Amino acid sequence: MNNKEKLRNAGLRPTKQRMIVADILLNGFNRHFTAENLQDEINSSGNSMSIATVYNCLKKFKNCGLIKQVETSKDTAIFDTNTDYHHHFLNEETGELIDIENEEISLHKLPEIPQGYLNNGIEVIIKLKRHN
Amino acid sequence: MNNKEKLRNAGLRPTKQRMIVADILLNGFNRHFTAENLQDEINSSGNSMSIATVYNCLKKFKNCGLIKQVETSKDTAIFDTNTDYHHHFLNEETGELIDIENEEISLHKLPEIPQGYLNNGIEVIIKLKRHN
DNA sequence: TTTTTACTTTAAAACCGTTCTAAACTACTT
DNA sequence: AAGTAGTTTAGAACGGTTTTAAAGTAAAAA
Repeated sequence: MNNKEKLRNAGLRPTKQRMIVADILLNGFNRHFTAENLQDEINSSGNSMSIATVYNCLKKFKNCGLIKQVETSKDTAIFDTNTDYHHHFLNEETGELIDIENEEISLHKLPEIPQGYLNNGIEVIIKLKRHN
Repeated sequence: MNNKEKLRNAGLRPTKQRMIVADILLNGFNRHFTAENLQDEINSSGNSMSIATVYNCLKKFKNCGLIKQVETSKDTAIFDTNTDYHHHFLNEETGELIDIENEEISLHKLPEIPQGYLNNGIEVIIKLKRHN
């Protein structure tokens, strides 16, 4: 399936700008990137795109599942008086957090830590959706 | 141990402002809050504090472990072309992310989901620190 | 086709959380 | 009491993201 079809299937008009983005992102190689990264790459490919369009496009792609956004990170810093090692439930609608004590969760199998690095803490976030 | 001692032990001068914040935060009840939340609470307790001081204070408290900051959320949105269910290593120094495939991790024991909610996805972030 | 309609792109401004600046102030040391 | 190092502050600046409103484009209707 080519990118034009992918966009159509996703319910998006295959505009010039969306095709440029799709050609960069939907080529089968996975990657992490910011809006600015992507704009730079668009620029250095000889095209150009307003930063607003880059954001619009990423939002659309995200909403129809063509890409994801990593870490449900809100733009506001959230602090916690609980300094014990623990985890969180996150109500994605409201941003509300609920503590999960360390004993309530257990990680059974862990991936190998990349060469030259140490495990410096694990954060588990269980995202919640209201039932019905 | 009173709050003045807690601050001294942490290597912080017990200034008027830090005592106000300590009185609100270090009372034995755990909570999540933003800088703005805290400033509002300070205001409604009859005190007042510049937002810069609130931030300075939270940074100091955090650095000496009196509080934590939740989710190592960078202020920049990071997108991911990998739309499969997966997790991440996070190099906290550089912000770099590395995928962890779903099979490489397994959660053995899970906490009970709060009444009225559904589990809407789990995100595991393993923070990395450079070795040596 | 041509016209119409709905959607999309854009530059620029606005926004909002956070950090910086530099001057005034305060806690601690001598 | 005097000195100095650390702290607070208002306001400006910053950086990522969203909004605005006008111009442009894709698809549907005529």
